[in-house]
Amino acid sequence: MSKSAAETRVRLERFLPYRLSVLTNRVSSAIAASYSRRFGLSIPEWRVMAVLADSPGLAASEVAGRTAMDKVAVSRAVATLLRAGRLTRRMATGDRRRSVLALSAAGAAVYAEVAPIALQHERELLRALAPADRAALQRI
Amino acid sequence: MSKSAAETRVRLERFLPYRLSVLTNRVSSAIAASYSRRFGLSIPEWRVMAVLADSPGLAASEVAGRTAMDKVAVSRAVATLLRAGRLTRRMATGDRRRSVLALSAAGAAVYAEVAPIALQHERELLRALAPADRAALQRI
DNA sequence: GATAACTAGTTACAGTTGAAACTAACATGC
DNA sequence: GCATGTTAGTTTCAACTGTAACTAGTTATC
Repeated sequence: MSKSAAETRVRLERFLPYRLSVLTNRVSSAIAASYSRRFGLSIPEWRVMAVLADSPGLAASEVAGRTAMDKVAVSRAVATLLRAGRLTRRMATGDRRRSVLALSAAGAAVYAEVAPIALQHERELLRALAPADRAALQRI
Repeated sequence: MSKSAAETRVRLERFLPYRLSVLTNRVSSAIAASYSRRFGLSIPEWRVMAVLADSPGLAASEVAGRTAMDKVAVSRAVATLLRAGRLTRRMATGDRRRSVLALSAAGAAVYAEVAPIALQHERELLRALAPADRAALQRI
């Protein structure tokens, strides 16, 4: 079956999972560098801030559910943000395990600065992605 | 400017870099689990094997160039593959720094098994991705 | 109302990763 | 032919990440 042998060669440069991974890595590290440089913010921290800006009062487990992060990552991001004064936490009345998280005034101020930059990144990505993506997803 | 304030809220679930990252993580870890379970192969190792199947005789730095991996990652993947007997390495005549890498017979046999599975993953991804991606990349 | 089972969140540990330092080999200029 | 700089590849170290173990609080069962 020489035909099937020829078909089973993987050209890495055209291999979709590979391309997806390279693209995401480039995008993520570019964005991470920008957040980190200007605000000392990691991507997990940024994600936590974004959901709390949208939905203040969530518990850590709910933040995890909405960010595709595990609870350990959320716990660490929350700890860092609390240390930086960007979050407030109180314990839920009626369930003292549950935390009630929200942006502090300082956190809201940072968010107000970061959000437009994030959206700008997204617009740039949409512009840059269109041709690359068309190539990557030819058959879709 | 209430308009601009409204515009600068980031809905994380719709934020493209976020969605891209979640998608890639899911795809990569599913594939990594499959390679690792069946062949004890990490993704960096698989990438090195794929380029060497395609282009035997590359140096490590050339592998790095073609795989979007840094030279440290290539060095480690090559070391592991050599230990497993899946690669051969000799030093280039005329430049004894440069290595000349190729799959061994055993490595080629593993590659012949992995490649169809990889392509199968890609087909599944193309099927699964189409609707998700249409949503993610609405405006493209 | 005591015990068992479960949930929220944190901590500890081990594996992975990348930047920077390092070693060895080659190239250049004199 | 030897000092200077450059390149290939490896090793080291510190930061990051995920799994598993743990603590504290709650719910269910009897």
